[in-house]
Amino acid sequence: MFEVLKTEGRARRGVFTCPHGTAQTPVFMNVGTQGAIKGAVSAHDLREIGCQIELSNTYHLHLRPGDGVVKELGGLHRFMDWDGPMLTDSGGFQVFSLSGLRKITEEGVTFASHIDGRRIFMGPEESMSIQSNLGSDIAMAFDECIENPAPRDYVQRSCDRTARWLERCVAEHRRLSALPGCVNPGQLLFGINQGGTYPDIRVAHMEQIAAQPCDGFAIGGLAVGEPTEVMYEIIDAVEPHMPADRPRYLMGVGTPSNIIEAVARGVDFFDCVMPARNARHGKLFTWHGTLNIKNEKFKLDRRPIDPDCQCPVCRSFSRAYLRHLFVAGEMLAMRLAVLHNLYFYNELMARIRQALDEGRFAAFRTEHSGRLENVSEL
RNA sequence: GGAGGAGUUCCCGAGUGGCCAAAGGGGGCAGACUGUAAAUCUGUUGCGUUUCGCUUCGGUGGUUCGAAUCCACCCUCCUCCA
Repeated sequence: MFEVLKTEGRARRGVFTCPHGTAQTPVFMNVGTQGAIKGAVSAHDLREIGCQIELSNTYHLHLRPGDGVVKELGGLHRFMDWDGPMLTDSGGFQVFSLSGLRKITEEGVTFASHIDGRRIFMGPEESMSIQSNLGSDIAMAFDECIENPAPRDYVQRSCDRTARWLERCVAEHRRLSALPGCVNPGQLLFGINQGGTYPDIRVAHMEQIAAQPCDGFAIGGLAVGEPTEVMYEIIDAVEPHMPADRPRYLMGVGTPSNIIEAVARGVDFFDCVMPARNARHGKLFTWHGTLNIKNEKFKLDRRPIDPDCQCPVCRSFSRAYLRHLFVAGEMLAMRLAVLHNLYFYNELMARIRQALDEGRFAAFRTEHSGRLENVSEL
């Protein structure tokens, strides 16, 4: 299921196996919240750009089209025609991002639907049931993603509740997976660590959830307002308490440098909306730094986005053309930009893995960390 | 030829004596974005030696302490009548 092939310092090179195949780690999961990567990118496109794991969202698919509909149509894999590994987020992030529209109790969370205001209740059992219906390979435990900063006593109480929720998730996940007609009986379950920016709460919570029979563990609640250095300190504090034989997933992170730094601290899985969202907004990643393709300086630039990129976009189109598409508001602008940025992220992970394979990750880190976000001079 | 109406900053368009370098859109320029309520949001958009000065509301001249706003003439455009 998960095998660490090699380590360099605390960084790990591994292989992850689930019902729909394997993934080489460290891995970046490509975010398709509603069963599609925003920007007119399909699951077929994901194969072209090196995606190993697709990620979708429980809350959003529960609202539309409804997890019952997805189950009836054969599960999310068949629905969106993605036959590779897939992770579903539990809805815990929406407890954070829809904070103005929800109420939390011991039982779970009541949301006002962001679509029509209708009340939606989601607790550990509901989240597990939805993810079971979607049939993803990895279900995430239902947690509360706490904002940073947050008062210590609130964080403590929230973490205690998230730990209790995990026990309920484990039990319900086990029960659902054994039912006849289960879409994906081999579905795995990952637990989620919380604790805000309090290292002692983080560690205690991690030890608590590590006792549960989860297939992997995630660090949640980071990159939600705290300084980057604090995020690294929390990872440093928590990582030694994460089971070494199971994958570690840093949720929602991050910039290329965030990822390199987290790999150096022992993290295996990542996901982030940044490459896709930035792409839709015209900010593109390259091996020489970022560029805003909408800038006037690219008006007559015949070069590809990144001369060192082999992606389908860079093989065919000029910066001048991309800029034109953005300025003209063509849908193709977003599609091409998203394809490029996701290719870049997947390629970033491939180069990290290669560096680990060849025992030169430290050099790779020195060369790239803290630089890939700078504005490109090219 | 006659009767009305209109000309405002890159564009559209508000403004009818001082609080106007001039609302609001659009366009332009730039920035933000970290388990996606985001094809979104923010800033900026006359010039300068920038708590102040200069130029600017079709043109010219005038009234006034003060004019995009009032007056005269001229130019251009639109509608209707001949």
